Amino acid sequence: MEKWMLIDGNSIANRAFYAMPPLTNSAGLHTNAVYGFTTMLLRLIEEEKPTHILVAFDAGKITFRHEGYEDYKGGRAKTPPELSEQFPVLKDLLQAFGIAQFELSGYEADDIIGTLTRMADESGRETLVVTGDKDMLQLASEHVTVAITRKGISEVDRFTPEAIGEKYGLTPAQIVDLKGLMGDASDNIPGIPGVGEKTALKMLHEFGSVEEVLANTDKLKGKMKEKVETHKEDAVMSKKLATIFREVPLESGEDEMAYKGYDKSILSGAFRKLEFKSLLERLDLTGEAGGESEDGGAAAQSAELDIVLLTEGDMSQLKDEELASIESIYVEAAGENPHHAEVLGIALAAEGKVYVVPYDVMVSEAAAKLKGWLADAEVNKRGYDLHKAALALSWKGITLSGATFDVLLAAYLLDPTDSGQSLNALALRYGLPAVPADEEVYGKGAKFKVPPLDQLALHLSRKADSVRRIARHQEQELEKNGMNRLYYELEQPLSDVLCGMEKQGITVNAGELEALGSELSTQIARLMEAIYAHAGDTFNINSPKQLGEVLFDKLGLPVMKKTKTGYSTDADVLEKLEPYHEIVRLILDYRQLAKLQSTYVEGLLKEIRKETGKVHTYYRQTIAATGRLSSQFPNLQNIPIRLEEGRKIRKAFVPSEPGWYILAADYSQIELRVLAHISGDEGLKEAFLTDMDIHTKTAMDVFGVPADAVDGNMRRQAKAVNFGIVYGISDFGLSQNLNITRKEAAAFIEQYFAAFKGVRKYMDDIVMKARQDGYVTTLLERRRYLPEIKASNFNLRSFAERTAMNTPIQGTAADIIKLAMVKMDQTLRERGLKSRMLLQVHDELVFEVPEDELELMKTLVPEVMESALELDVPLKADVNYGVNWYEAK
DNA sequence: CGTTAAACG
DNA sequence: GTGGACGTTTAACGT
Repeated sequence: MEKWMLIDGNSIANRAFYAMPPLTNSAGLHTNAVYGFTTMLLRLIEEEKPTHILVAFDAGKITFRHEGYEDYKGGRAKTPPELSEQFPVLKDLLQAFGIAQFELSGYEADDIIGTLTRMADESGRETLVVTGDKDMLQLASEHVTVAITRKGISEVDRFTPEAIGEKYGLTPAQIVDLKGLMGDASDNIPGIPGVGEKTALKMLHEFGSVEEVLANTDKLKGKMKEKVETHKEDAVMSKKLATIFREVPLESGEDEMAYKGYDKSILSGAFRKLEFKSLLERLDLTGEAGGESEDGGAAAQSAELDIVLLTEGDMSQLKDEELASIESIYVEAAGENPHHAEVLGIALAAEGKVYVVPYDVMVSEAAAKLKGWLADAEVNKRGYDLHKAALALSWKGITLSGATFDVLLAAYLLDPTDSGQSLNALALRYGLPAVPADEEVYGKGAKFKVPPLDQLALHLSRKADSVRRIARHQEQELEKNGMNRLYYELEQPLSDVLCGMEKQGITVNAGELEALGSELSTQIARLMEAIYAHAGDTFNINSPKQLGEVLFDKLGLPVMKKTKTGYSTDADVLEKLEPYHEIVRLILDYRQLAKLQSTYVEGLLKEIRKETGKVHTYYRQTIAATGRLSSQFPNLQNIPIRLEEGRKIRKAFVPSEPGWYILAADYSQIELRVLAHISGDEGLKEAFLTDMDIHTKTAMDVFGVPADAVDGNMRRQAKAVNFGIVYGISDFGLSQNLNITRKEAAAFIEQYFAAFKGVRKYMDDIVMKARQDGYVTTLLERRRYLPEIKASNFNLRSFAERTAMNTPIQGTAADIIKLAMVKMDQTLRERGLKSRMLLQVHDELVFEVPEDELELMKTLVPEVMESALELDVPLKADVNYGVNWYEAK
């Protein structure tokens, strides 16, 4: 049997655009709408198995509706260029799929679809209409089902006439009456002002149609009667505008719309161009050749590379002149964790010539000269991810110094949120030859295999050459963006400092952790037993799904919040449920202890190096959008501290030498001090200049009371307001945090802004600046782009606005502690101190210190931290020490 | 491999 | 009236 699927192309592309995060391929082409459209299309084809498919588009020009009403669609915001550039791409892709598309000048997509559904009704063929536009519900009939996208585009609601009756109490034909009364802001259909969905439905249930409502205005009362009578004509016209024209002269025949499936090779070519990797895999197209040879360019280019693969025997070929001509290097360190990475080899690129040294040769006697060159800090080196390279090499006994330019680090500064930071993505961005993906050369996961030497050499050569060419572009871009100091004086030197800290590692006392672990095991077992007793059965407490069934289905506790897959059982919800049932407290305790056991006892034990008893984290300098560091393998930036049970984990972090101490120094209120500086707010500045307790000060101003009238609860609320301010405040967020109503939260915020007028001005100004420039910056000119600040989607736009407020604050704080780290490293060196900097936790630095340096370090560390950058308010760092990290409080 | 929850600043 | 706090990583579950 035939089954037709008619898709409203413009509507779905629009929905997809606003539902998907911004996505670009490495050529900078936006692809999110196309991607969203495609995933939806694939799902629908699979689910519906249509015999015919048509995608209808609006034909850009004026539609005949303008003849009646000048403003039709006039109120709609212009299509953003990021979306319009995707329409041609989408149309090409549909062609690759073998799917028919129509557009007809003078008509919109819904007119075309309306006409085809009329024909479907006449011939009785089953049809599914897919759109994001509720207007189209008017087309539903015995044979025609209308699918409306929900929650972005991830799901659709299917509407038959029965479903429409259930939901609205209307027939499909009455949908136009509904629009006639309530209007539609997005289509600039006026309707009757003040009449929304609720009122319109009420009137239609009573009278049946716009005409009948207008004929019976005497039965309405008060304001509503007045409004309806004065806007009679609007209602009639609105209804006309909302009515889909179903007599479009269509010439194309049914054959064109028949869907016969796609050609694998054509589609894989199209997906490759768009870099839809996940879709290639999903459709199992990875093995397909692709419509056009996109490898051709790279192959042609690499043919021009003169590759010299060096063996032990001919390492002597590497003369001083050759080394002096090297412009870039590429070190292949395989594996995610550089502390355990395999080094496959190194490529050294000069203009037009690349030397490749496989790992075996690198570690041989014959490579002494090369190793000397790599270790020479006076020799400037450009590379890709030299931080990882240097760390991986250091474990192999090879020193890499003299890094002066790293294209990964530069790419991060140029756009910290860009996801495409592979060498290939960077190469394509600057119009350079493509670099094949590592996955293609080595395979992935268990299938990882080092290819024959000549293939390896080619791959490393391409990379090294690519680095050389990318660097030239980036050097100019950094200069243009005013980021030279940020790059050359902060981030690049910091990279070395981080390597040192990572290689040094921190000692973790395994015995201490194991003792803690067995205590936890006992308590967890006890809790499990008690939980099962209350539940009347055993189940997996770690499964939110099973837990939800027990709490809400079996025990009948009230549902407070839902996730997209079921009941929410997070701590927030459980805390509200605590009064209802004893089991809830037990689950909260279980969760807490289970986290400690799995992540911090077992997880940390696995990371301890047997030989040294140390853990070596890997700080990543190119991940966080704000400029912060992140920490991995293990993450040492989230070791428990807030609750005593967890805080005990810190007892296991000890100095690596007997008699030494752990010393920790943290910035006090660095983010609010930064805010005081960049907003210039006089009250906030004054508070820090006189070293007041900032939360008490905030409470005084927000509640309008003197210092001695501020109680604990007021200070707690003020503290939450301060957090909110830093995060880019919203009344909803604050209300959630404080468990108060939105109104109350809004009142707090208003009070805050009335007291700190400079802060309000900063918040307004920075959002405006972001809209103008498209990005925000920190004090050191770190940049973050916020394209969504102009989105018409409320969610996306609001998020961007909060980010605009938060990033300069969080980012400047990150700048400051990074400055302190570089200075601290330098100071320790210059003074010949034995103390070592081990960890950074966003606003805290952790050291291990010999007894005889303790007194000095107690003053030196805060001094360096406080003088890292001069602001209009003082920076303050508190210092503590002890025999382990727990005691350094 | 995506979702949920929990740990940190 | 919408639907949300900012930035991360790890572990476990279940499709």
